[in-house]
Amino acid sequence: MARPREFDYEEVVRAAMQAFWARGYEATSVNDLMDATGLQKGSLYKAFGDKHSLFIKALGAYLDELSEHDQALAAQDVTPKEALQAYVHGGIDSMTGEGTDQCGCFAVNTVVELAPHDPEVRALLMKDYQLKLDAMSRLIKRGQDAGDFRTDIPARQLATTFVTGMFGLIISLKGGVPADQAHATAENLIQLLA
Amino acid sequence: MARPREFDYEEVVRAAMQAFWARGYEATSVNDLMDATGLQKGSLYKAFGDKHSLFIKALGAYLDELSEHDQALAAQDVTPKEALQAYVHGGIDSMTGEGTDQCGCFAVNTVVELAPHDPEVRALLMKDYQLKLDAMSRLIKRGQDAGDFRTDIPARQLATTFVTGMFGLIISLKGGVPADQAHATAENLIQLLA
DNA sequence: GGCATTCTTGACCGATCGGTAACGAACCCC
DNA sequence: GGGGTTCGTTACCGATCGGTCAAGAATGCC
Repeated sequence: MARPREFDYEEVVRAAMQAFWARGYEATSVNDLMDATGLQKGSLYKAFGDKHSLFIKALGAYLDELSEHDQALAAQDVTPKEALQAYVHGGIDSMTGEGTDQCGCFAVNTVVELAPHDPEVRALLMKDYQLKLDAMSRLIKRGQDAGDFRTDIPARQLATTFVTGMFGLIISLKGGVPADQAHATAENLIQLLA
Repeated sequence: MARPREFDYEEVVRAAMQAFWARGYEATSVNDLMDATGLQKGSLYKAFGDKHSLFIKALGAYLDELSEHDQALAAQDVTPKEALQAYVHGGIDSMTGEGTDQCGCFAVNTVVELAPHDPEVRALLMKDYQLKLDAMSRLIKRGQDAGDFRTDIPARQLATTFVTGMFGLIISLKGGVPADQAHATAENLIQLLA
């Protein structure tokens, strides 16, 4: 009963996500978002309200993908240790491939830029963090049961430490540490779980 | 033979550092810097050239302090393991104390916000990273010699992994992880070196 | 006490910021 | 096919951005 929108909502959210991911919240202007999405200013504001709301949508979409990826950790047909290796090395590869341009992890970037001063963002990130920890704990517990990982430290604590290490890897890559060193550190992190 | 400046240069750099530290580069306006330093706009630009140069000065001052702190690691009259514990737990305390307001680590913040697109900043950070790795490697090597740390992994690799873990801790704290959990993870990280 | 020099102050600059509103276009329903 | 409603376009808004500049104030030298 009214004019239909001419763009794909999810597609625009993904385009905005890429823009925020590459440059951060403050450094991404509404003009940048217009370029990235192909939408005019009015359409953006009509569809999303304001810049911050669009950012929340973009971050949410990213975290959903991330969470989906984390949940898939348990469903793999390999040993927990192999799953962990594939997970972390794959993550490093995805951050150092051609054209990724040191974007790092959108969630980690946002933790640094916005989490301290933005409760809504912090809540989203914290929830994802807990989910990630849950998934990782389950995986490591399985690894312990299989005899691949040490059992003198509780699975959840091992998971926390391991996830913390991954955060550090992400920061290191962003700072310019070469991919091969990151892979070595990742392997070392896994080794410390054994 | 000319009018002397009325402010303490280093003091102003430190004030600017606090401002950039708390809010980041983009989000700190020149007006914020005027408030933080007490200087008028003209004086700031006369003394430092532009915002970016002032940032570089502020970051340099921070990294110098950081590096000094790292070098002091070796000079302590305690075992390497104890030194490491004091270092990391003290670091966590300094980030979670009253009034620190989730500022985190200025260097890590800057890695995320500027390193990918600012070669000058990246070079400063990378140099500090190497120095930190050197200091940590020496300490861990001593710990290996003393029998406190495992020797199946080279000291420098242990140091890299440990420093990576500390980066992750910094991110976690910034994201809102409670201090006691950070302390537990820190202790766990040290335990993994043994 | 001039004079040269540097510092401080505050007004000012164009550009860009995020955000709004008016208007024509496109659609469905009746 | 007219009417109601939403969408897309674009001109425009005040505020703020980083940065400049001219004029006055404070100094050491002569």
